[in-house]
Amino acid sequence: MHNSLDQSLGFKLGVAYRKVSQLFQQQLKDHNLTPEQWAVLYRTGEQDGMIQREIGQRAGKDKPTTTRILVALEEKGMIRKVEGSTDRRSFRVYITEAGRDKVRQIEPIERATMSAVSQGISEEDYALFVNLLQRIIGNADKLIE
Amino acid sequence: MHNSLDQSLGFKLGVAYRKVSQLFQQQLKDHNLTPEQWAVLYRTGEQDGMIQREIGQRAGKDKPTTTRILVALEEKGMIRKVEGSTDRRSFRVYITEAGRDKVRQIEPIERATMSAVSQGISEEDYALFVNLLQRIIGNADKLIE
DNA sequence: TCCATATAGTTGTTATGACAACTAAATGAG
DNA sequence: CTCATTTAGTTGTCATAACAACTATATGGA
Repeated sequence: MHNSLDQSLGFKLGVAYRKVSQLFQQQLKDHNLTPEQWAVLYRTGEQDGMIQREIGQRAGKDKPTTTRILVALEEKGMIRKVEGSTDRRSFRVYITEAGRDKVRQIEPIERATMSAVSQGISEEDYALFVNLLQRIIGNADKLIE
Repeated sequence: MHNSLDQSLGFKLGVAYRKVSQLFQQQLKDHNLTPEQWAVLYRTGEQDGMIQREIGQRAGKDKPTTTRILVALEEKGMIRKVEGSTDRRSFRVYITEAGRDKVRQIEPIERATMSAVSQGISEEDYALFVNLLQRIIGNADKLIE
């Protein structure tokens, strides 16, 4: 049974995203963190003192979403904001020790989850898959707005 | 700059999904329909008289989401529900003529959008990509819950 | 210097999605 | 038949995301 929606990249991309995200969320159940909070926390820990805009860009989030996820992470004690000295519009964001601990705990869970959902896919195909995702992101980015 | 999140299937899958969905949503701006409503409307039109559960399964939506999207589509006059005769718990769902018109209008927009985001990707790689998405969906499905 | 414009971030609204709890109806084991 | 269980659907809550409108601050050109 072939029809355009069953073959559609857009449709399958959405289903795959939701399934993988849901599985990862279930693995994170006892960690009081969502997959999207994880992505932002991880990015915050990559480099000290980034401003929200930089973190949002790296994590693939827009401004409002970045604001709200950082608020959630701050309430959980995972990150802290420091007023910008040169630019008073922005904050420098730092991961806390609790945040670093959380990253250390979750990294192996994330790897295990992604490994599980890509069972039976060769290294080569996996690499191509990620590469194609990147190309699709690039194409879409040029067309948005 | 290589690190686990930049290479992560889960992370890139999410970014790609959001970009493609956002672009498609912008293309649908004048059609008073969201990408997810489109998916459900399309499925409803595939076969007359399905019950909500069947539509939800085909569209990759859970029960609450299916309920709410069908309510939205009904308010827009795109579908209608008919009380089940044999099973009084469920409804038979039918696409309306307005719904069919909408499907006809949007099909080419969807195809054009997916074609645009897959620019520069060979037929072969595209087919492999969709195949890998399907395998990931299958793997995740077995692990969820 | 002064003002138009751009940038950083926040807030509100709507849609989707995960989860849990719920109602009503159907089903199946004894 | 009767009752426990299952199934179809709804509702409520929270998190994420897109969009628009907003505040505050910075910047660049006349």
